[in-house]
Amino acid sequence: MSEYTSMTPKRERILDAAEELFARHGFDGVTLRQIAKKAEVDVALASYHFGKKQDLFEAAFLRRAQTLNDLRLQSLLDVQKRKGDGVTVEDIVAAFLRPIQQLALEDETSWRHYYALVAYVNSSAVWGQMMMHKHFDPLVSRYIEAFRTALPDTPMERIHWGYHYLSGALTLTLAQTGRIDRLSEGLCSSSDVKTAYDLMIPFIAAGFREICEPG
Amino acid sequence: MSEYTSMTPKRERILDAAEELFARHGFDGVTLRQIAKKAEVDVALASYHFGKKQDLFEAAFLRRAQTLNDLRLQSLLDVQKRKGDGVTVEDIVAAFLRPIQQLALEDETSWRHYYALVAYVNSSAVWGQMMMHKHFDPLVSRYIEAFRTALPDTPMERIHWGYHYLSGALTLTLAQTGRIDRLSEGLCSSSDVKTAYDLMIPFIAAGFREICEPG
DNA sequence: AGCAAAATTCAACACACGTTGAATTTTTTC
DNA sequence: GAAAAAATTCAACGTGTGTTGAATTTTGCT
Repeated sequence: MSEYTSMTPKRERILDAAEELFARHGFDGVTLRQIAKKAEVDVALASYHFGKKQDLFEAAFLRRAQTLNDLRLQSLLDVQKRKGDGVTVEDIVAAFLRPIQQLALEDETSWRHYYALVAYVNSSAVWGQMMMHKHFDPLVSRYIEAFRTALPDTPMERIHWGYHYLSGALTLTLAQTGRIDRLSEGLCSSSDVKTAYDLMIPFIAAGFREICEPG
Repeated sequence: MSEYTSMTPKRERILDAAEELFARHGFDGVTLRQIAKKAEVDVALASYHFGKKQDLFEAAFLRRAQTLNDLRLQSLLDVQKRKGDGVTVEDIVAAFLRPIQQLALEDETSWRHYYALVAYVNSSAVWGQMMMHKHFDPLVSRYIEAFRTALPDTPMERIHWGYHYLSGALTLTLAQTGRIDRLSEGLCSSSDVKTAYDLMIPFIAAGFREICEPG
């Protein structure tokens, strides 16, 4: 029994396989032949559709980026329209994280593989950062703006560091490494998306308030 | 002008080069020949001293792990002796993070390379997690215990998730990817170790209190 | 000084890599 | 249904990989 139905076009199967394998083993840890094998496709087909290996990686990274960014922008705009000047820090953090949580809850596998890929890119120093900056930071800047509005008397530096801690907590959550499973001896699980984000929102919001609000 | 003095033994130079290159490009992104070149050493010497490539990676990872764990254990014992039953969440977070900060402040490069290596391992799902569990989780378990003592009425699950967010924020900080530099347009810097940890401690402590304390 | 052991280099192996151009099959177009 | 175009496979290339065994140099010991 194959992992892929014969109905999905091979081009898409290559992207699926690339997404999953790149996410798990990184750019250099995956060979085009492994991807082709998982996609049940000849190895030359990846080059035919995507060109160089790096282009295939970027294609896999970009495929879902726009969808995710659109959802998160809409989420921010929604809460701003709904609450006007009364938007709280917790509202913003929730707007940032809820769409991610929701996609993972709706779709068991595809988005989770993609999340691990984003986590890999965000943790990698060299050209991964260029991709994050180019494709995610425009959205993030709007969230930074929102934080500034909600925390008017805070130096921008602190807001940026607050986002950095948020980004770190999120990245490790996206990676789903299974470490919390082992450390807690089964009490918690990386795949428990519900709890992971439900607790993360108040946790991060409180952190923001602590370092940003006077007193 | 070479990067290494002729006084340091070649075995150590290989570890230094491996530490830096593995940290920056991951296990598969680095070749033994690159390491040998950086260490100004023949490529066969790495195999002679360390065996397989994976053994070299583990040797680089283990070299500083014990030192770091010892410091952080002592740090915890110190504050527990000093404050007895009055140890706060913030005390524990500070005990966990201050030694890391201090090493980075004292030593500009070596420890920072190692930190990036730890960040890589902690973010990688496959065999990286086994190394974290084996070599760091024994220490982490003592910190989890300390948190439980300071937050007696909290379900253990929440303490584990709190540590997960702490670990994420720390990991991204250790990675020093430079993303905060670009996002803040130079206002903040990944290499600003002072600020990174000074703000992280109150941020994380407030998060813990938020999700762990009743009310 | 001389000898054994450790450290280091040299040379090479078998293999897997990404990529390409030609050949073949499938799909679309008219 | 023939012709054109796109998709896919086949076969192979040059290159770089980790690793090894033999040769050589350096170190340590008495």
